[in-house]
Amino acid sequence: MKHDSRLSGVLHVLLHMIEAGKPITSEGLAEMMSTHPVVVRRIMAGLRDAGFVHSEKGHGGGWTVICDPASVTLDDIYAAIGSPPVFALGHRSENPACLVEQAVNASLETAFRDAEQLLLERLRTVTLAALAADFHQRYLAKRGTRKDISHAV
Amino acid sequence: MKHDSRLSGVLHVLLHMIEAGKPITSEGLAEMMSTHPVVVRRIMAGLRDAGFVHSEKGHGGGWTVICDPASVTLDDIYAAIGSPPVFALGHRSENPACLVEQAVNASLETAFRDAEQLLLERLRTVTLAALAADFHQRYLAKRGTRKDISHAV
DNA sequence: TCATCATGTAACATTTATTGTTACATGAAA
DNA sequence: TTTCATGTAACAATAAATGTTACATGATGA
Repeated sequence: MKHDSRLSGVLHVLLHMIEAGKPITSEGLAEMMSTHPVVVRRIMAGLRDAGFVHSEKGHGGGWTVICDPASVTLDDIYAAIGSPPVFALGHRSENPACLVEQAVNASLETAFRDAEQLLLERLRTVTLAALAADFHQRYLAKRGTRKDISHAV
Repeated sequence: MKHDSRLSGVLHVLLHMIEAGKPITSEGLAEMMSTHPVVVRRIMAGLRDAGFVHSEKGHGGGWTVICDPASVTLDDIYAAIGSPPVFALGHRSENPACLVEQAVNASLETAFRDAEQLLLERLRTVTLAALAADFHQRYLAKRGTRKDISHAV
């Protein structure tokens, strides 16, 4: 399987949208993510359905953030894109009749379930606003070496 | 990407090998894993290099466990198969120049690193012997409904 | 009204990793 | 010396994310 970078990518453009304060087109977001506009629409559709962003057609249209960044966590975004599988490792078969495989699966499932719970807990502790604040800190630390907050590839 | 079931699969056959107490051929192990003998050899090669199993050619040959199940943990087996990627989720680019992406990556990396550490900790607490014991418990609980410990698909 | 911009979505192609298969060499046992 | 079994390279099949094309829909502006 390929690496799933949807969460990383969508968080990236969400912050840019927050900074921009005005609609950005799928094409603009796609450029930031180094991807295709249709891919952007595909992912953003989930955020729109969840009520986090709004899309407008026609001239001056595009995507805008319509949620409060301080009350939306990374876990919310993860859920909005459809809660894709966290792990690349998994079982061969569910509900095996083989008792040996049952023992193996039970043990692995416990470990993976705990790890996933911890991950989601961590995601729940980070809001979009916190990410934005982190960005601003990095920006200030770079003051003088950059002229604006535009996207650098 | 496809699901990686190597860890699950190899643990499964390792327990069968412990129970068997005599060499099992790649073909026999492949049947238990519902896969191809070459796939078995490919995975077992790592365990052989790590010194956990031994392979013998010719008549009566096959694979045998040559380690102490009580002193080998699931984490050891995970390492022996090459420590494949744990997560299906990841970044789009490492070392991005974009400060926004840096902020996003930093936050996600913390969460994923912690989750992975917890997972490996859990794997370190389970030995092959513990898995075998778990299997025996399940076997006793089923006493009367099964005649042997043979592999059931 | 109508040309243009932008999203919405289906359908299909590409990519990347695991998994499956074939082929052939090597070595051990009967 | 035949048969069994591993060792490994090379290639095919598969699955899931990602990339692309095509076309419909709706909004804006002249």
